[in-house]
Amino acid sequence: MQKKYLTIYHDLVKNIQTNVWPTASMLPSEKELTITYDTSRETIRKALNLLAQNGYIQKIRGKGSIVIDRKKLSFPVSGITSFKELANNLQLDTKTSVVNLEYITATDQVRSLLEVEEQEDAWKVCRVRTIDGVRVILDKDYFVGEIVPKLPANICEESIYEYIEGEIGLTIGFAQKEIIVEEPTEEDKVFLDLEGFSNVVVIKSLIYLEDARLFQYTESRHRPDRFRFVDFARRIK
Amino acid sequence: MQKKYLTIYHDLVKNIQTNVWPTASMLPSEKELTITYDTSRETIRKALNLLAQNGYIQKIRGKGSIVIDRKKLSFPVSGITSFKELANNLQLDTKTSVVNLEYITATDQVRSLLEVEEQEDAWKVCRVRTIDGVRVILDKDYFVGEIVPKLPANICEESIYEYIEGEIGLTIGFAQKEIIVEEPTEEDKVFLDLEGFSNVVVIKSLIYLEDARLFQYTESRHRPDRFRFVDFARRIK
DNA sequence: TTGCATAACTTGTATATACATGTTATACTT
DNA sequence: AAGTATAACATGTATATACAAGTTATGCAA
Repeated sequence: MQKKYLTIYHDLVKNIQTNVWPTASMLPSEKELTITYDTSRETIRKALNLLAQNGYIQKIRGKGSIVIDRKKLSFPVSGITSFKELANNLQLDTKTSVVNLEYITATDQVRSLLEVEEQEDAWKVCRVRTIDGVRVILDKDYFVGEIVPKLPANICEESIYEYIEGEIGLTIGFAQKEIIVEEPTEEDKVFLDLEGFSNVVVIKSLIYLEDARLFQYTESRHRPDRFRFVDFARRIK
Repeated sequence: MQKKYLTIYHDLVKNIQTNVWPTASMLPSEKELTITYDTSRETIRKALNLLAQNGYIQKIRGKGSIVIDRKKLSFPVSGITSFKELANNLQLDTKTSVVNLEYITATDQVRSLLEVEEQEDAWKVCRVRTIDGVRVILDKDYFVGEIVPKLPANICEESIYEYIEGEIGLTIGFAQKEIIVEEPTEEDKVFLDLEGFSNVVVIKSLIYLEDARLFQYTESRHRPDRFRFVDFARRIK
């Protein structure tokens, strides 16, 4: 059975995105929505809570749900989105070149990052992202060898995520990210068009599967003028 | 009546933080928790879903809830946290100096940021944050005058948030944030100890009340070496 | 011993009901 | 006309039940 509350959620998102309910307008009440979608109130509430979590609406007790303006700071880059999805959304002229792809026996440094045992193997992929002909992002990915046994070279030029979720059948669960600013390494200077920039923005991500197993560590190194991160945050209860 | 699911949520968080259930261990099953807390399963599930949202646990169907290691990238700075709360958590030697505090008739620029009508008034606060004797953060806050009628100078040296949520009785609902890197302005150069850094990290935040009214715009300008942002993200369904 | 079906767990989805609590418009009272 | 009580409606919390679906241990059969 298709999950009703997810179907409703996506339908509501579509309605907001196509301005059926414009910014600052009110959604139909929960009771009305139960009639529209022929379902129970709790199911509607699950869908609405997803909308609230993802910054589409604000629920106000006694009044209803009001549509939030997401374009104010433009689209959220937050969440777990791959470079390819992002580029497609923005319709940028982008290219990905694989600088390096190797199956390594994890060094101490990699072992501590991926938390694998001694003598464990891992994939190391190094890629350069080019936007409008300028090399602006250097991605260094490490995958746990036990979880990702094969990583064909041609896949790396495309979307590794599509391969991992589609071909291998793994499902990503969550990610922990850290954003800091560093001085460029020699590697950064070689592979990026830094043009005098004396800093790079580094996003370090630990990516976990649905069963909470760590399977990837990534360092995404950006030229500072092409970096941008948008976030939506709710007050912690 | 105290909200049961929130009480349970905070109790579970405390148990995780005090290592009653260490990283990678399993929480008691939902059924066991209903007995422990003498409540229904749905109430337990509400609390557990909050834990999952905030990166404390990963729920795995058929198995149970596993505790996530949050210290891997250390605590999340994400969410809506004030400088004061942050400094207290980290036990840093910090100081806040008010550079400027004025009640202004909104200029075009401020009006578009705060989305207020023509001739509306707003508070403009400019503060420098000093950590270990070094001026590393420049905060520029704008508050909608209609919502925050008074803003005593002594409050600005302390926590404006405590004042707004405590004294005025407003409740913050959510925030939209954007992180980018800019070249330092003349103002940055005057008020920050940039020591040759040629970039500043800028966090622009639009902060909304519980009823979705925009009431604050903030630019937090950081010296890049003292900037750090940690995020927890779940896969979008 | 090995393999497999099954039972006994786990969490996920959908529904229903009751009442609490906040908001707003209505109608009544002063 | 102004203020106030009230009714109608909104969302929030708590509980119960039923079944779906994934995981694991048990025990039987080959």
